[in-house]
Amino acid sequence: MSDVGGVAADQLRSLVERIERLSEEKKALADDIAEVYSQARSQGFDAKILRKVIARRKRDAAELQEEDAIFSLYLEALAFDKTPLGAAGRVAAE
Amino acid sequence: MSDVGGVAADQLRSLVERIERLSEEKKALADDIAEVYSQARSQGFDAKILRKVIARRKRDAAELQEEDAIFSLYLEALAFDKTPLGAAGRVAAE
Amino acid sequence: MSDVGGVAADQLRSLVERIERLSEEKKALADDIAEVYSQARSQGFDAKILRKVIARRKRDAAELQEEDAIFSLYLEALAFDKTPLGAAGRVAAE
Amino acid sequence: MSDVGGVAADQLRSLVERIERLSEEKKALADDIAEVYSQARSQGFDAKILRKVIARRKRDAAELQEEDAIFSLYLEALAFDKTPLGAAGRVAAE
DNA sequence: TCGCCTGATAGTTGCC
DNA sequence: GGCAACTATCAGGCGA
Repeated sequence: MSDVGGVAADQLRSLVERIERLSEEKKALADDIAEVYSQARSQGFDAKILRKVIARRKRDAAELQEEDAIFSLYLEALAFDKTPLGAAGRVAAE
Repeated sequence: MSDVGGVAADQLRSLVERIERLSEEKKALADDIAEVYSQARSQGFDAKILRKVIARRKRDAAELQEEDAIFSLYLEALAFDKTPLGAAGRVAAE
Repeated sequence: MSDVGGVAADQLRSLVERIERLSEEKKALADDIAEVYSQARSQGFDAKILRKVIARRKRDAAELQEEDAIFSLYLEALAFDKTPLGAAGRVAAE
Repeated sequence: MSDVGGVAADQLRSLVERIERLSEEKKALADDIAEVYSQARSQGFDAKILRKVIARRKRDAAELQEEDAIFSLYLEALAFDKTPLGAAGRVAAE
């Protein structure tokens, strides 16, 4: 019997080792990324801005359309800009 | 009519303002806490350890007995060292 | 002598209690905020979007101008769309 | 000339793409890890405890002795248990 | 109802 | 030593 204190030790060990292995690889990639940022900096780029660009591209890639529709609606309701008619038009389209 | 694009603007504005007000107070408290940590540091205390002490007290207040039991069990199953009983003792004592 | 094991116990206790007290108040405020979101939901608002609106207002309030200048520059360099001037305008407006 | 608005577009694009590529791989690994936790759960393991075990193994690998020493000291100073003399004895041993 | 997923928070680390 | 970014953990909402 492989149980130790009621725990299937072999299964547990396997799970732990897989997680630790994957975590190491993940850590290695994080280091690689840091290295690229380091290179960027040495080429004169601003790493902080670079991060923003990448974050922006990621957000842009994602689909925010439906959310944005409601979002805009709320913003407009708050008189976030001075053109509420734009909002009315979009609402009418619903 | 207070609706703007189908949204009850007044209600919305009220909600947003209440949340923002509460958030500011919350932020002020967070700053106060940071200030206390700062004082602690100037009195020679190690803020990192202090955080651990407080987190521990919080956890102790809650129930973590059962968790620890399973925890010890898992650690033993992994035969983390060659004196499993000693390990269990140390874990329980932590 | 108030030292216990070389630690000024009274000072430490005072610090810990102040932090715990402030943390409780902070927690109470967090609960208040959650309550407002709950009310919002019962009034038909989408809490998720509401959070986004508030986050957006917060970001807007902060100063992103200088960063945005470089940001736009980078975006244009990436030819993020085929109307770089339009892109720059949109970014600046964000 | 490859500059766009004073930015070396080719270099920038290369950097961005490398980072995005590495980030995707990193994300994939994070998903793999989540999958292992999922399997663990389906085998009856408590994922939360499992995380603690792994974190513990990681910390054990590192050095945390000194921290623990101060930590215990602080806890004792707070009279966390009802045997302060035991604490004094341990301190005297230092 | 349970597990997933996102957003919030706390802790850690590295830079300045 | 403070600050800011990143990571990890946690909780609450959401959907199957």
